[in-house]
Amino acid sequence: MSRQQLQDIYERLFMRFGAQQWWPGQTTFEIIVGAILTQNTNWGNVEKAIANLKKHGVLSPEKLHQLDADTLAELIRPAGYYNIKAGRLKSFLNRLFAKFDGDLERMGQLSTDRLREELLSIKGIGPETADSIALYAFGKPVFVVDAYTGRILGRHRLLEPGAGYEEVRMLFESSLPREVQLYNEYHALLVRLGKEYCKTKPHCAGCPLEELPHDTERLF
DNA sequence: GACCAGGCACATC
DNA sequence: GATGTGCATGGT
Repeated sequence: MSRQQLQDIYERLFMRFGAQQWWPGQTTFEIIVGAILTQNTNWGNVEKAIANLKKHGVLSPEKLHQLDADTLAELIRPAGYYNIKAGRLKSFLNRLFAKFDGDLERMGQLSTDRLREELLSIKGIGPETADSIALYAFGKPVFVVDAYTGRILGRHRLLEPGAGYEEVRMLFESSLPREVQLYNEYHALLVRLGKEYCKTKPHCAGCPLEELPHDTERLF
């Protein structure tokens, strides 16, 4: 059913919003840090935390690995859940140094599947964070699913309520060409749409998907 | 002051 | 396997 609809949605989003220039972050490491810090958190707060790390000159794997967890927590405080997230950054760095000699390039040489497995086995890195890192930091062709994706597709009845993460990811990956740039743009566009039109209260007026079949009550 | 934000781990049934 | 809870800041 959905191949054509998923492509149609992409066309509409791109026509309306254009290229999103994701991920908002310059280096591989900055993208990884951002992916962890943005868990259930507004991006604006993450930017403040990253600015703190830059200001203190510790936004590198080596420096963050050396920094003690309490100091790190204090620096990332604006991102919320700061104790939890300091631990998650640390667990990523511990793995990076234990298994890849602290070298992100080496980690990035893993195959797509191996990299996902590696990331998912780190405590504090779940499906969305792993896939964001795989796609945006390492350029692997993995479709990133998030809360907006579920809401938007649920509303357009492309998903059953209760569909799981892997199910949604497979829907996209089996319906679209396996292209990093397309996955990059599509996820970013869904986030853009979600922020502007698809929060918990339906407000569909002006939404580029407005005239597609959808349900203003059902969110997902 | 309530509600929300680009999740995840863990406890309990 | 489904459901509930803690984690926390800053913007609307």
